Amino acid sequence: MQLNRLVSFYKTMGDPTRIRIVFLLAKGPLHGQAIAGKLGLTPPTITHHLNKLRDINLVYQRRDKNTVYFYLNESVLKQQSSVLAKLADKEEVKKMEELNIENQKVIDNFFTSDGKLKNIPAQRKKKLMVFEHLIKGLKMGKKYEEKELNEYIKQFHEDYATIRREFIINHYMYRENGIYELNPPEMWAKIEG
Amino acid sequence: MQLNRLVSFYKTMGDPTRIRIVFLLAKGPLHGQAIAGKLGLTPPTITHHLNKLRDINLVYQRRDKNTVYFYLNESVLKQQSSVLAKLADKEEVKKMEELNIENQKVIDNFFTSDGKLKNIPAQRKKKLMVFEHLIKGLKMGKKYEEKELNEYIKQFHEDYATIRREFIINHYMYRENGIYELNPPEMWAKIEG
DNA sequence: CACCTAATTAGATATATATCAAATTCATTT
DNA sequence: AAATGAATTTGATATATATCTAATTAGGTG
Repeated sequence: MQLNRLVSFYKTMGDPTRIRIVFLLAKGPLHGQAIAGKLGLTPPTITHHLNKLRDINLVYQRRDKNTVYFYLNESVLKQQSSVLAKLADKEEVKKMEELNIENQKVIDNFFTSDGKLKNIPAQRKKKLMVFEHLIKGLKMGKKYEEKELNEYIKQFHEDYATIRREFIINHYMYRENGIYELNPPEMWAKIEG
Repeated sequence: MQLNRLVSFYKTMGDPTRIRIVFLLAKGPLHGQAIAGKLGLTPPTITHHLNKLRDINLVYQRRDKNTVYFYLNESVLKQQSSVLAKLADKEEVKKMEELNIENQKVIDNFFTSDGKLKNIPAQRKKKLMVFEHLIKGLKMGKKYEEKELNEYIKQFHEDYATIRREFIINHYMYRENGIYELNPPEMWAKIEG
């Protein structure tokens, strides 16, 4: 997959404090002060690390009254576990690279050099590749007003309504009371290798 | 597991150049200049990164004439993959921690505060924990003369001969023409959780 | 032995980042 | 509206490290 995503994951995990946070959260959600207490660090330090962990989608948070609970996102762990397992197998590495090249070709074909989408592919597989490319600019866990989402899509293509609808149909996003949010990757319409 | 080992692994993987090297080697061994060429970097830089990758046992090398070929150590990838998978499962996390605590107790019981082994445990499970602790100072892929290995073991205990033999019996190491080398972890006598 | 090629080491530079104290924001409760 | 408690932001400091050039080491070959 995109190396950047991998590198960010490892770079983030490559810190003793963050690993300890991950192990703590692996046993269940905790609030900030609790983490700070257990690790003997100050709240700003914990915030700093939780920001990094959130950047790679490894934690998300929920507010209860006035304290914020942090949760581990298990699906990211599973994904990364599978990448490592594949790396140990030459056949799988080959498949990954082929998929990657194919994907790159499709992106090159359907996007102009300044990043606009020329048109929506008719072939399902290519269409999904294009959508996965489009949603890369959206943040997991963030809530989007319909208007805001439209604006985002318009960067790439006029027909934001169609694309927005496709995002829902293919389970990249879900809508609730007019608010849109990304689904976790394991719910997306799969591109079979 | 020891957090340090994990942190070192992630810290090392958390660099774009090293990830690229890992992907290259995942397709098969390469020599230094080849890697430098493919990545557009200078040989000293490659040496720098290969040192780090070797430190976490992720690559080992073999010399052929006067070029050195670097290989990926797949067993490390598999191990790390499994750690990530377990982290996504609360039950497994609990088991890991319990095993860890138990292990720490045994080590504390059988080693003096300055790191000497008091005696070889009679119970098989404890014995294996002690051996796994002992071999932590040995480098994967390095070839040890019998004399050198004896010296290493003597740091911990007088009776190097017995311990050296136990290393072989329990498949922590193998011997060939009087030269000793570590086996990959998946061959070791297992401590069942 | 002299030469060649590959790899490593040493030293320099530039960049990133973990942590804390102090100040600030934000939501809830009185 | 004021007060409380949790989380975040800001700014400062100290430490680590990726990369390069130049110099060195090590093995192999004529």
